Amino acid sequence: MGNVTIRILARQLQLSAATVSKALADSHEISGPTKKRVLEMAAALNYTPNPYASSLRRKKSKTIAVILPEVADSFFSQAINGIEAIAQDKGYHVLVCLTHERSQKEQAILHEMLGGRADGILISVTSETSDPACLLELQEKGVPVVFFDRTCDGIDTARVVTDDLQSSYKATDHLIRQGCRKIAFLAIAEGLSISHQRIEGYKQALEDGGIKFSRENIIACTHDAAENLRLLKKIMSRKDRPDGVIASVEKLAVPVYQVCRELGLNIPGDLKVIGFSNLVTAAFLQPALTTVTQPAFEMGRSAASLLFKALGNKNFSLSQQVEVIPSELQVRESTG
Amino acid sequence: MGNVTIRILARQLQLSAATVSKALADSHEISGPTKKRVLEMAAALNYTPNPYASSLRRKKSKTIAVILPEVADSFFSQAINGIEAIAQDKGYHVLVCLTHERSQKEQAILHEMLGGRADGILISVTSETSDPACLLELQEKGVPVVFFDRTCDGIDTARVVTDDLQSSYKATDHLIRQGCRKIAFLAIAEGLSISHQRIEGYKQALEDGGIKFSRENIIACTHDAAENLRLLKKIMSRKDRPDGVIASVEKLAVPVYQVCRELGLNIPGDLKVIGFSNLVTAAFLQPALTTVTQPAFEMGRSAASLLFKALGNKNFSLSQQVEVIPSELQVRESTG
DNA sequence: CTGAAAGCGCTAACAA
DNA sequence: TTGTTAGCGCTTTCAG
Repeated sequence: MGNVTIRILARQLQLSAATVSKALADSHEISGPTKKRVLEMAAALNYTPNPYASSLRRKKSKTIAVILPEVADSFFSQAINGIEAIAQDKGYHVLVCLTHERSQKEQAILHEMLGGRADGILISVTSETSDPACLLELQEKGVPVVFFDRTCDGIDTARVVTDDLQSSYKATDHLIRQGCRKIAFLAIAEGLSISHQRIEGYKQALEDGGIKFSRENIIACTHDAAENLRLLKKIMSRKDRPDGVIASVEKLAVPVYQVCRELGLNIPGDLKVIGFSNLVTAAFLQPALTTVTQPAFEMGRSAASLLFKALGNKNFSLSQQVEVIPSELQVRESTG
Repeated sequence: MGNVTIRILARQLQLSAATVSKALADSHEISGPTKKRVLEMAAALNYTPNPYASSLRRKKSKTIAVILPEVADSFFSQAINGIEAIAQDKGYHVLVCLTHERSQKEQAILHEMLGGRADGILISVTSETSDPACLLELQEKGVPVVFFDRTCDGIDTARVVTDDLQSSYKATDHLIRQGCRKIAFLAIAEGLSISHQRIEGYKQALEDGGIKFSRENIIACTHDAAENLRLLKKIMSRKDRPDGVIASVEKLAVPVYQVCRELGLNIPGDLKVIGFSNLVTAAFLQPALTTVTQPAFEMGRSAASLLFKALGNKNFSLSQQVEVIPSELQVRESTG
């Protein structure tokens, strides 16, 4: 690790460590000339502060943790980009922690955070329903927590989400208007708030469209891609297969195309498809995919901004803060 | 930040801080019963160690930094997944730092790393040619550096790359066999090693195919997407426009489709397209995109593994280590 | 405006 | 097997 310390600088300059420290922090207590000398020497010796010494002393890490299920699809990638942009701007670092959709892993990570590794937390929870105990603890310790996209009940803090219910309603409604009568809804873990909201929107649209809701049209997918393919294949092979499908998270959209291709089903002829998705390629798919496009980058930015407001101002309360960033229904050929 | 310290534990247990520390580390110096007592008390008080105190003392951070241009496309996303998987396994944390393709930002980040924020570095350099001075410094300070995908000359350390030259050769050769005579090569900054290699493969294939290389067929793209679109549009509007195109990085592939659609050009009729890409959607594009598929996840894993070998064993030398993970040419309709 | 001293929480010698 | 002591590098009173 680093070796040019503040003490070494001080010795070279015939100053005290305290003075050097203050000069480097551009404190008003230090005279212009001294600051200049210090800065020059620091540059000359290629001094770089030890961030951990500073963190230990000040009890803040200048780091935020982003806790995510995974970073394989466009949604989270774009979100990370948004988050990092803001963090960099604020002089913060971003620790990316992946839970791989395991709440146990999530617990472990959060518990670790109790040690003070990060000053604030951005989290999109696991699809295995998550008990907010650890998050509450963090909150009590003064570590602000902001949810984005996938939230978790039982804790009062800021959330940045899309209009899940409405966009799901719009998607379902669109399919109904296009003539679908039997619409499958591909969901991940139902315990999840976004699932809940999206399913609710789906139900309401069905009701308003005069179609009876049937439990078996909610397809519970997992995070095992191969498993999902099998499941989809089974459903699409049935005689009374759906005539419309909503993939409620990004990674469930492409498998639908895959299965249709394998089974020789035509989209949109045999099956109309809508995906919640940020795929830049959506418009170029065969056929072009109708999507509910989530503003991933914006959500990341927005969540990070809220977090930094809390970090910058102890009086700023994240309580009850809910930012709803609207998704957009982009109609394309797959529902034509 | 955390508050239950080792001292508090010690006091509760009527032990010394040192003993508690050792017990928590499962040291052989400590008796079974004592360990048990300590562990129980730690659990009871919900103790979490302060990582920064530990880092400061031990001079290691248990953190690696992943320095990337951005994390918007599938390649880097998948790579991060691979890296994180390994890191988590080793009990390390992953700091993700984005350079936004700016070498200046990259310099700043690397310079900061000199302070010891991370024990090791995984980097995919900026497309603005990068001077390895900072990396050399880090290396001298004992911070191992591993390149993945985009490397940088002038420093002897491990690299994990794909067979850029060969895969580019194969791609070009494929286009020639499909009848292309005027093949555009969409490149990002030529200074970049991967560009260089890929261009070289392109050149060799042209030569072997009896086609004269022409400088103007190398299209220097930027990281400004809008700019790239304009550029492509201009080129594809010309009377003597190319009959084949190779998008040498992922994000240049979709724009080609976009421009062709706008200009009413048919792929593959008017233009055959190959992209270096990991898009899961490649096979479902209209038309399905012929790709050079890079093993992004594998590359991430592999680079991380090398880094941890170096981290785990001071005698393990990264010098000259080059791991070439082959890409695969997947022929689809866009070159039919 | 500058410096001395204390200490953040943890760990590693070294003693006992 | 356990405890004492010192100190990682930095920042922050408080005194000069």
